[in-house]
Amino acid sequence: MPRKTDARARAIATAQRLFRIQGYTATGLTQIIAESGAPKGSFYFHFPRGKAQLAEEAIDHYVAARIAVLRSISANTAGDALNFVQEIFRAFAAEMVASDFQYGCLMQNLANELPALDAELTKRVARGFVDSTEIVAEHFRGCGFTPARASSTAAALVAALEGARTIARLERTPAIFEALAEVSVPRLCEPVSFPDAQLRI
Amino acid sequence: MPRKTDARARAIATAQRLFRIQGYTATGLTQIIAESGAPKGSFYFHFPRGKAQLAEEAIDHYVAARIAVLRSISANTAGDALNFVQEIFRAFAAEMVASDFQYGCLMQNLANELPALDAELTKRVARGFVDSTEIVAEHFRGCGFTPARASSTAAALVAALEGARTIARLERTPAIFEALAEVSVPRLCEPVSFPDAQLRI
DNA sequence: GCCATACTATGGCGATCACCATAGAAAGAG
DNA sequence: CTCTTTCTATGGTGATCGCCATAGTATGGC
Repeated sequence: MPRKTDARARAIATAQRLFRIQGYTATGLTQIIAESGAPKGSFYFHFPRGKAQLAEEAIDHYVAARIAVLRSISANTAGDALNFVQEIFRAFAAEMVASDFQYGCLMQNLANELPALDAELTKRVARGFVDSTEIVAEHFRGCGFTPARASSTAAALVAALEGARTIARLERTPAIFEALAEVSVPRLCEPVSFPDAQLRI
Repeated sequence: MPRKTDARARAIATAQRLFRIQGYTATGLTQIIAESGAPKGSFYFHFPRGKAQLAEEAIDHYVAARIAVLRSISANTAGDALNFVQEIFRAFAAEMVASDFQYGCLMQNLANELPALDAELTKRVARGFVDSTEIVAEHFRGCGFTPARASSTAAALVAALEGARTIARLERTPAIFEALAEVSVPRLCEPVSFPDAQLRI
């Protein structure tokens, strides 16, 4: 028998949004149910394992969307590491501006809250990072990087992106993304021509 | 009349520790009071404004300690941007290993939880980032960087550090710090000699 | 001794937490 | 029609949340 309502999907979407804005612990099921417009009584029908199951599915959705974005940027900048990195910075910055810096990264929020709370969910978040980092590494390999160098560059980029989201959210400006691009991009991909080389030690 | 007990200081220290491990919302006053060994009834004597005041003082302590560490590393690597950055990575990684990756960064945890909860505390965390970034920028200026370049490099470094802590905590290994150093350090400070230049596009 | 201050103890406030038991409505399948 | 499955509604569980009122003890200055 097919589904009759979209209450389930709306609950997941609302959970994802609230977890990004407020965090996991600060978001009550009551609020999720109320804001999703879903009927109150049927929550444990759709999610028998409760809040943890809801978080699981929110993570899966978020990771899938993130990977899709990275794949899309990778496809549009094939073989071009510089452009790839720049486009990623631009996309992440644009998303934060669009939400007026209200949204954090779901994976980062959960990564900070879950280790002391739920080992299973924590592992799921960790897998999400590994998977999305792999997309980035794959692109770098396609640019001629050695596998080892592609992996470490990808890991560094992902870490910098997460940190940048924290800072940008606090300062309510995408300046940190520009600073990151400024600092990392020319050095990442161009072996010569340092305009300010005379300033170095 | 002078203080007679250290209940106040112990409450702040315990709050800082628990906020780093579990986050702000997930940490109840009950737990802080219990684990600090402080008497339960006198909490609102020491902190009339409640949990928010406790968080304020935890932030201040944390920021002060962080700035002290950065200043110390800066003094030990004066004029040397490469060594400065390497030592920072090393110090942050070592701290995480020492705590068996249980502790997150207090400022990052609060930065993700507080914007939707307490604007005043959020501003305080933001100020903490600005202040500690300024220490890093100052060091880079002392290495001959232009002020603009010193600032953006410092901002990028701080962002990368925060992101690295998230990743390292999830993966329970300091590998991400090594990846970051590998990727950023040689390019940050050396205008010539790229051992793998032939791999670039 | 006296009293103000520093601090502790107890208990409970209303609200919210995640969770669930029970019952029933709605609708396609046979 | 009946039966099964999908979904909703209501109401409440015990626990914990941050907060606070009240009362009491301890210890310094004078």
